[in-house]
Amino acid sequence: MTIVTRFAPSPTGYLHIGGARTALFNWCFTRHKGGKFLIRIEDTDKERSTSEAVDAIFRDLNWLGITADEDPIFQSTREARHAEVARELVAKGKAYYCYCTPEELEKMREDAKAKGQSPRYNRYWRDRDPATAPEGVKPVIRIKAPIDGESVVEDQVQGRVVVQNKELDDFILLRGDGSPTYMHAVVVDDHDMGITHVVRGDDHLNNTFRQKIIFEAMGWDVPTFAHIPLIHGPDGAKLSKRHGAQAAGEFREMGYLPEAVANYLLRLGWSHGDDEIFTKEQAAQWFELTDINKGPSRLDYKKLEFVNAHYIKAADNERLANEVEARMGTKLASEKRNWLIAGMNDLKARAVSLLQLTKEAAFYTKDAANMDYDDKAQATLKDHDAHHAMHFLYDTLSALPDWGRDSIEGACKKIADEKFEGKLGKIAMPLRAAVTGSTVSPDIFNATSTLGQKETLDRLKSALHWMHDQGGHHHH
RNA sequence: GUCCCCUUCGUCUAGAGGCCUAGGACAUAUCCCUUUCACGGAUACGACACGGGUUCGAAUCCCGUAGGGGACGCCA
Repeated sequence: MTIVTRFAPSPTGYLHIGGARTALFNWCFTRHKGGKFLIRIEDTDKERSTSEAVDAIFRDLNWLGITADEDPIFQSTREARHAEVARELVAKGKAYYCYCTPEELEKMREDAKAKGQSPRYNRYWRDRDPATAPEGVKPVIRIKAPIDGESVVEDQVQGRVVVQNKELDDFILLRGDGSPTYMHAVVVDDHDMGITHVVRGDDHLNNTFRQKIIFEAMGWDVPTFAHIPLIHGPDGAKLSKRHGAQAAGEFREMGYLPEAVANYLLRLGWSHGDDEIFTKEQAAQWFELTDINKGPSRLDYKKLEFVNAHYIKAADNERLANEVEARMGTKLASEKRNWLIAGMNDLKARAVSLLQLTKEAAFYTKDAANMDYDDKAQATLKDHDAHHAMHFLYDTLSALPDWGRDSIEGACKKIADEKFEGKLGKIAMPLRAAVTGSTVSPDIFNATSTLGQKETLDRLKSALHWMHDQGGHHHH
């Protein structure tokens, strides 16, 4: 049997990070089995579905490298088919028209709750003659759910789950306006699309028993189910606004690489021995539904950062430069862009996110004539020794014939040995402050070598001027 | 309220009755490396929710308890 899976988001908002993982699991499972992976947009809620959300969902799925094997199906285009099946069910005596109004149903639920019972429909119209129906009420179609006995689902993740049929009510298939409910549309579409395996969040586990009733009433094959646990926030509660990011797109904006997000997400609730770092293609080779855990897992940004740092180190310098440039929001002059790319090896070894990378790369894009120094850099430049160091540095470096990294370091060490008792920091720190405007940077000899002799000297000169301006205020 | 599901270090997890003195990863701490901050390397800290069974033997099987989550819509 060729397996067919689907990812079925509803376009009422962004792609949730949990949805992204569900998609990833479906994708990996399908790749592993050599089947077909489909996407279905569940846009039957016309009030809340938007085309912007549809675009955002596809953008984020593409970002993660998840693409379907066929064109996406839009559920809203299939309403006629959903209605047809619902009426067929009525004709077969498996479903019936119900003339209760939403108000009556609301009251029914409240009464049941007041009596301490489950808020369910009381099957008023199940065996009543439609001829007695009130005028002017557009009926809904309800399924005839089994009244006693029990139902069983052999879930690939959760195991054997049994529910007493008395817990299930005659839920609605087709609304008064003729549109299908989620419960009905899902079944009809899953059947028509030939879905063999439904892999989805375990918030749907209860629904499975209802959907199974429809499959069986139509005499259709029931797919295999795998209900994966939800992702929770760091505090263990359901992921919500107060936890920060929930949308896959937000993770992109926070500077996480797609391969890092995919790797991290795949590792949440699924494992293959002790493997931690892997591509989704690699995961697909290993992926089995039975290796998915049953319990929910929490989002841990520290681990995500660790994984992200790994992929940043592995990423192509040109690509990272593009990311940095995009985040800076300005088109860089080619000279600066070249510095950025040349300095990227040192920069990327230190960054856990693209945001941090961008921040730390900023000094490459500054202008010598217009430097700014952060508080610590200012303190470093104001130090008494720094003034001497900078003059020695300027003189030595302007006369340095070889502008290679080691040559620059050698020159600095020589000054340190001769003037500062071998304390390289006395030279390196003012140099760093002057060249980068910060006391924190990658290897400063590599950085100055990358910037070139002229730019380095220009920045030193600029710092010297700044120091003179400051000195005037301080000493007198 | 009713039903369903879940429970191994702080977090993600390995674990299929003896391989478990419970392994790995992140985080944390310390040390090494070092011109800064990182990176990298090393070491340390740290868990089978609780209580009963079954068994020669239980993290693993069974039953309770507690805690957590989910579902009960003419939402999806």
